[in-house]
Formats: sequence, structure tokens, C-alpha cells
Amino acid sequence: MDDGGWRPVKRTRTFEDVLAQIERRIAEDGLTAGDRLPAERQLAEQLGVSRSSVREAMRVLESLGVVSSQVGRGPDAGAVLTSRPETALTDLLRLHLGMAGLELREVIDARHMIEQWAASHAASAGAGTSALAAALSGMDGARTAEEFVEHDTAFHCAIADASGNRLISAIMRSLRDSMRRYAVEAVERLGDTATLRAGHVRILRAIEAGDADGAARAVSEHLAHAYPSLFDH
Amino acid sequence: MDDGGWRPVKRTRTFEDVLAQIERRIAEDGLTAGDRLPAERQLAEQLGVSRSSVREAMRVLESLGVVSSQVGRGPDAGAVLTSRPETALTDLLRLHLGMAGLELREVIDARHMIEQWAASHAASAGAGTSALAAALSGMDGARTAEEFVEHDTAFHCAIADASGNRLISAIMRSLRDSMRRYAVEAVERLGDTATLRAGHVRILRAIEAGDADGAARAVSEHLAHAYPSLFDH
DNA sequence: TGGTTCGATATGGTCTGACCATACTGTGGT
DNA sequence: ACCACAGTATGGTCAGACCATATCGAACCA
Repeated sequence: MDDGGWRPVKRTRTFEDVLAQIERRIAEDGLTAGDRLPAERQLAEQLGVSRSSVREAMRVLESLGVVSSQVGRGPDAGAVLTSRPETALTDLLRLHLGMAGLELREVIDARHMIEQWAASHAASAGAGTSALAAALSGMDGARTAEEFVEHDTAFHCAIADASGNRLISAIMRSLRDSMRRYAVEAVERLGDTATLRAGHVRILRAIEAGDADGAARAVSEHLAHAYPSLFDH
Repeated sequence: MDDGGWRPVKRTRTFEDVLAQIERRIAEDGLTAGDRLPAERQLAEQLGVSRSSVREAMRVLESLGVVSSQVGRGPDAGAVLTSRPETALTDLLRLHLGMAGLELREVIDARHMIEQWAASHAASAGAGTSALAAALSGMDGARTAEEFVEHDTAFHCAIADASGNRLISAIMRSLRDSMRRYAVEAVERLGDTATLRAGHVRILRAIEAGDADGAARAVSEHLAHAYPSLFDH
């Protein structure tokens, strides 16, 4: 055991260095959505690494919804900073749900929390009622379970949007998107969409009336009806 | 405008195909955390693509907390499925906060929502009080703002953990980690940690007493005291 | 028999250099 | 003023090489 001659070995992978450098540059230069990053080849030369490593870093940033790459030439080409947490969150949740690393119950509880919060905030602030009403009226034409879920998602996301908090909105939308498959199954199993529609109407009425507690309660009952097996507690 | 001769061009990038194939394999074979993926070279040959494309797909999966790569040889080497949504969420939030794609206010509101929810659930279920008490007692030794924030984070995450929902726990931990910098600033600006400690005690007491509404109120007041400028509404 | 040493091997990590498809840029001709 | 076309910068992909690491296994020694 000769520890005496120990010297710091390379522990971070090259692409992680690149990530750190890019993140540092974003922070120091105050880059925001819309700004362009240097081209891959240029960045590779600047940082003294291969283009492969730069590309792997780009893939990470892209998967986290921070950059978007466009081919070709011109002002819009190259790696452009974006702010799309939704897509990243959706992928993340979908993959972890698929691997059974998360259970449906946990996702639905999170939805429950967000919708209650958003509905009572919307009721207190008296905001977003027109968007909600629009989403509600759009549901009448839905014939298949898929169509119904599509409009249902729009309505529930409109509740979250009414909160004005982009992070919570993004989480809500990702939760819905990642569990779309299960939502369709739930609607098909339930058969009856009339009660679900009625639940939406009650939520909207409570928000319009500025009744925060009533809105939260309506959300709760609506979800309990849609997923009865998960609300045994 | 000659649209007549349109033919299906390649729209999806190769590494996205690889991602889809891997996701399909996870779903069909029922792979879960701990299972191994084929080696990069092998996967490349199976799918008829280059190793670079497989590697870019791996980087994405790794950044989303779905796989973890180990070098070397043996049963634990290679790409192993994992379930680490926290790390991915933390990176995602930190990057978006850094680019000003999200505002601190939104992150703190989300924290507020989660902690209220978790505290009232913990109070109703009477769960997690011992972990909370342990986290609370650990705070007494904190001298610097950094140390205080460290223990503060542990306490607040313990509240989320008490909910038993891994997704909400992961979101909470990521929110805290990504705003650690701002939390330290807030504590330094505030100076007084005694009131913050007292707030923790009130939260714990309410949870121990099974007082869900009281716990939610205590959380609310605690956060309002810590970030007064963000609670003007 | 048991342990140790050391080469073979499988894995991810990195680099180089090439080629392709795309989309703008600028030039030159009409 | 318009249009056609070559030039060029960009990301996307590939092939092949080499390195570092960690295990495996056989040969070797005690």
C-alpha cells in the first residue's frame, strides 16, 4: 500500500468539464434564453477538447431543456439557449414511471397537491377564469377517451397556468403528459364522462366565486372520482 | 412552390432513435433499477448505428437520472439502470435559475406549496416526527450561515420525506439544492436565526399534535419570515 | 491446497479526421 | 430589381484508433 506517491487523478469526465465551463459562462456573461452559444468546433478549440466531448455536453444541456440545436447557417443556427423545463420534466417522469422507479400513486398525489394549490390561488386572485371557461367548452366535442383526456389535460393545465408560476405550470404539464396513458385507461374504465365534466364545472364555479376552499374541495372530489382506487386512505 | 415532390426526409436524429429503442426495451422487458444495459459497442452493432450515437443517447439517459455508467469489467460495469430523479431535477432547476428562465419567486412559491402539503399530511398521518426532531436538534451547533442552511435544508426535506412520496421528496430536495446560494444570502441578510429556529419548533409541535391546519400555517409564517420581500402580496 | 502475480479482456472515455445534409450568404448574370 | 448558383458555416453521423480502469483467469509459487 504505497499511498505516499498519490497524485490527483482525473476524476471528472471531459464532457462534465465542458458542462461546467458552459454553465460558468452562462452565469458570468448573464446569458439568457435566445442567446447563442459558440459553435461546437469553436467551443472544442477554445476549451482544448474534442468535438465529441462538446457534443456530449450539448446533449445533456438539450435533454435538460436549456439549449436547442439548429443546423444550417445564419443567426438562428447553432446552439441557442432556451428555457423549456417542461419537455425535460416530461421525459424524466415518463422514463422513471416506465422503469417503475416511481409509482402512479405518487404522480397523482403530486397532481392533487398542485391542482389544489393552483385552484385556491386562482380563486383568491380571481384570475384565469376566461381561459378555464374556454378549455371547458372545448370538451363538449370529445368523443373518444383519447380526445376527452386531451381536453381534460388542457383544462387542468389551465388551472395551473392561472397561478402564474411557470415552474408549477411546467411540473403540472409534465405530470399530465407522462401519465397520459394511464389517464386514458382511467377514463375508459370509468365509462362515464358526465360526472367528470360536472366536476370541472364545479371547480370553475368555485374559482369564479372566489371560493378558495370550495375550489380545493372540488378538485379533491374530482380526482377522487377519477382515480377511486388511489384514494382509499 | 413545388410541394408535389415531397418525400419523407429524416427528421429524427440517430441518437433519438437509440433513445426510443432503449426506452422500448425497458418497457417491453420490464427492466428496473439495477438491471444492466448492453455495452455501448454491442448496442451500436445491434441497432446498426455508430458508437457515438449510442453514447449521446447514454448521456441523455444519464442526465435524466435513468442510467449510471461504470467503467471496467464485471457484473457492475457498463450502463446500469438507476432511479435518481433528484440529481436530474437539481441540475435542471439550477440551470434554469442561472439563466433567469425561472425566477426565485417561483421556486419559493413551489417550496411553499410542497411544504404546506407535506406538513399537513405529516400531521394527519402522525409520521416522521422522530426524523424531524433529530434534524431539529442537529441545528443547534450551526455557527455560519452555510452550516445553518445545511441543517435547515435537512429539516425541511425531512418534512417532505415524511409524506412518503418520493416524487415530491425529490422535487423538494432539488428545489432546496438549486436555491442553496440564495438561502445563504437570505440567512445572512436576516442575521437572526433564533426566529427561524423557533419557526421550526412550531412546525414540529403542530405536526406532533396532529394539527394539520396549524402545521400549514406555521410553515407559511416561517417562510414569510425568511423571505419577507417575496410575500408582499 | 492456497495465495499471488501478471497478462488477457471487456468496459467506458476520449480523440482525430472525415463525410453528409442543411440553410444562409454573397456574387454574378439577367 | 430579380434570380440562379457556388461558397461556407453549422450540426449530425460515422469509422477507427488509443487510453484508463476493473475484472477474470491462468500460471506460478509457497
